[in-house]
Amino acid sequence: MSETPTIAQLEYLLAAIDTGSWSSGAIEVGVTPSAFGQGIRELENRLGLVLFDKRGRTRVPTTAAIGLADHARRVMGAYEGLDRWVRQTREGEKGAIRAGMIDTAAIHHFGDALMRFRTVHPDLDLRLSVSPSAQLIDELRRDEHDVIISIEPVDIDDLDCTKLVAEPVYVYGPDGAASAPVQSWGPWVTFPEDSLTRNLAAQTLRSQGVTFNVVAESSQPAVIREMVRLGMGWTVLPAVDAESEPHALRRAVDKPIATRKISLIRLRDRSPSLALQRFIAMMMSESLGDSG
Amino acid sequence: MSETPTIAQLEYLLAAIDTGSWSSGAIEVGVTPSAFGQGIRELENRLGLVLFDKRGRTRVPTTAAIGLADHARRVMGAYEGLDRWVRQTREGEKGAIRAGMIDTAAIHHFGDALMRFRTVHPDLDLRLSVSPSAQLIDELRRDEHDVIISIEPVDIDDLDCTKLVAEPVYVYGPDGAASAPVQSWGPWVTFPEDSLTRNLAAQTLRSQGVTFNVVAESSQPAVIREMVRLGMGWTVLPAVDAESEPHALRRAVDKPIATRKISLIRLRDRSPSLALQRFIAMMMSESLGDSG
DNA sequence: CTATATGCTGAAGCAATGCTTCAGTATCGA
DNA sequence: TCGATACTGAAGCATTGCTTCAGCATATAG
Repeated sequence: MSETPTIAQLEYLLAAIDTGSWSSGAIEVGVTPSAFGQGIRELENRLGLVLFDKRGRTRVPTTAAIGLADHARRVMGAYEGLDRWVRQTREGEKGAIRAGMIDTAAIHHFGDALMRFRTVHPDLDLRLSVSPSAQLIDELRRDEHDVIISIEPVDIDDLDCTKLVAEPVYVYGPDGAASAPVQSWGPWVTFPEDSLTRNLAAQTLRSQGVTFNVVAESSQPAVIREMVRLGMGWTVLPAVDAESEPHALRRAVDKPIATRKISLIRLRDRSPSLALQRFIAMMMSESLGDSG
Repeated sequence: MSETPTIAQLEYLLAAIDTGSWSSGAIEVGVTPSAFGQGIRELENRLGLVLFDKRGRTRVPTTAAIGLADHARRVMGAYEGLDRWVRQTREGEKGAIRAGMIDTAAIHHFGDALMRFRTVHPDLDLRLSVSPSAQLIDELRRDEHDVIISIEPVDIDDLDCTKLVAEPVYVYGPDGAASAPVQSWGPWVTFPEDSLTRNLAAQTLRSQGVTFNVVAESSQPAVIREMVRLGMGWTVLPAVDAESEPHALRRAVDKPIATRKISLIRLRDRSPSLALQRFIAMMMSESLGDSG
């Protein structure tokens, strides 16, 4: 003998009160009168309340039943709210997506896709946070994002990476020093120390015998570009950051010195919600168009 | 395979999320880990949502689970509200009492008891409506009151009557006509046509050969008393209504010409809530003191 | 006033549910 | 590598809640 009422029992109660009799209530909820009566009786036992009185051959609700019905309706309301949410979530019309992106991705590569996603799925609660790759990856590992689009790190044991864009990076120098010899390149203006792009540049340049001495740092590509333009030093940047007007920089050499992989990264073994699946699909389709 | 989640399943979900793991959740709700896992799994099946992901040997909630938990908490809240209400109702500390009383009862006989009831049971929602007996009885039959205290009607097949007060009624005449002979009594100022007290008076007087011709009506005893005092006619009233100061009337004869029964009346075959039982008990104990 | 329909009751039987136990597997930490 | 921890899954069992069916009391029609 359980102590708490069942959802079904509350439905019986409401059906009985709303339709005015047990038999009609039984029809409403789709069970036999016998089962209905058993259910009501069981509800009375569990609650320790008399809910119906005999009145001739019909049963009329007591005031206790009327009062209880108020609460039962509230329970059913919350219950139906849950059900609605479930249905919407299952169909991907609702649900939160916690996405992280590096600035380049958010602005240059997936800006359009983000706008499109918002218009196509206005009900989806997309929360986007733009940060440098290293920070995003830390946050992803702390489960603060469902997905991030960032530079793909080296150590990806626990991550699920899908390459979206292969972005070439170029060397840029101050205006006058356009086509200086490789050995004269530097000093460097670049991203902070934990930056993946900086590390990629440093590694590549050092392997070519270039000294990678940093004289200025910023996490903002626009700031880096401006410092280079003003003559503070050289840098390694993707074309979208360095060559946008006004004040486009000129490449030291035409060919890229490296390629950084911008990837969609998720924690391994986490099942995406349908909302997230749609988000991912849209970002991936965008990247196809982007690179094509 | 039912489609809707169980209350227990929602409890499992919340326990899992709140405690951070299934095993600790299982301890919280008091079942074996196996049962707990089966419950969560069944919940996932019913909703068609993935609620937990493997993360090593532990299970972490998906964003869907977090969102669902919000709704589950709302359901559980409503559910606990219902539970609280049930407990209070069972213990008679809450619950509505729809009481009807005739004015005499509400003011003279049970005024003190009503005040006492309110102070003793401040949580009980006592709604009192004061009307003439005939109206109260109609309303009681339409189930608009849980209990009424009124003149006991003649036809009480479907009613459950308990006599509280036997109230003698006296004949009162205009000031000068104090001890006139019975045959000279009248004309009469009395209650409206459907009044039980009026009918009781009419019947008794006619049986004594007195013409019961009515020249003025009011449902308010104070109004009747005033009209009699001003010389409009004679009346039959209980002492409390006719002889209260100022402007007390004088009885035509010392002995009452009839006695009206003020009774506690309920619909037959209706079980009183505990709150109502307490109300009835207090009114009955008052009537003992009143008549003693 | 009988005959029939209606509304609820209660026993018997049955299928589904949800629990326990117990024997696993996978993971983590020492 | 070993034991502890966290979950899984099969087997078994008690409970629950349903259906069917027979029955009773009440209302209604003839």
